[in-house]
Amino acid sequence: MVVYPDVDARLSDDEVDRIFRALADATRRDIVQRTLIEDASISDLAERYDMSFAAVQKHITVLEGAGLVTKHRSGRMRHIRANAQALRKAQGLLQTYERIWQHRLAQLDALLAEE
Amino acid sequence: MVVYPDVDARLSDDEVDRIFRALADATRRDIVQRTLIEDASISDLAERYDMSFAAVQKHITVLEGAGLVTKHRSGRMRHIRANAQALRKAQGLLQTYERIWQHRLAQLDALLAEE
DNA sequence: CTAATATGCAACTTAATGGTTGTATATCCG
DNA sequence: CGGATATACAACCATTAAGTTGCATATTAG
Repeated sequence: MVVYPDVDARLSDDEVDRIFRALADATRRDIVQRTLIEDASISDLAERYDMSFAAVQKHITVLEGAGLVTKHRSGRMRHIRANAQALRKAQGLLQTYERIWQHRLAQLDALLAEE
Repeated sequence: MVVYPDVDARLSDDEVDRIFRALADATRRDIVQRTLIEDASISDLAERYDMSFAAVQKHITVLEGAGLVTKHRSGRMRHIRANAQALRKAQGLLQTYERIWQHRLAQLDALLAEE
């Protein structure tokens, strides 16, 4: 298993808020998924969704604010690319919760074994 | 590694929206964490946060709507308990993203190896 | 140069969120 | 029974979110 050090180190509440908030929208999740596979321009993305160009731009701004994507200039275009690191931060938090849960189960088991 | 079958099977956009939305608030994440460790009544939880009882009630309603916690009646009290299954759904999605990312990296490696 | 393309951004509307207070109801204790 | 406790829920308010249109700017193509 590959270990990513410090995946959830010094994560502020605001930062986590922004990451989960950004992921709480199907269009934005789709943008993340597509740009994980391959970079895309804003126009590329805007074509795919049933909303205005400006609306897609706003979604990208939200994702960028959460660190989930980055923009790279290339002439008059901006290439959007997902940032796996930010995704790992969210995953790291959920794994922490999972561990807490497993710990609770282990304690319950221990309690039952005592009796 | 323990495998949870169907962790992200038939997850509707709305369901995922609600899970991530619910996690996008520090108070709600704290409620999840506390009730993963141990059940708590609404009053127990309300004591801990600097907001009204009703506000905490609302946060719990949001978590319940996302399936992240369940309520269990006990006399005049309601015990709140986190539901690890819903957390795993979110984790499953993020793992899917991670796999997409790894696949992209593998393809880039392959491309470089060819040259 | 000019037209077309790609993006940025402001102003506006509508709906959802997160908080409040107030009131009602149910349960427990003495 | 009657008071205290635990919860539910409605109404309201302020802020943010998500969409729109319209206009400005930068770059590329011919």
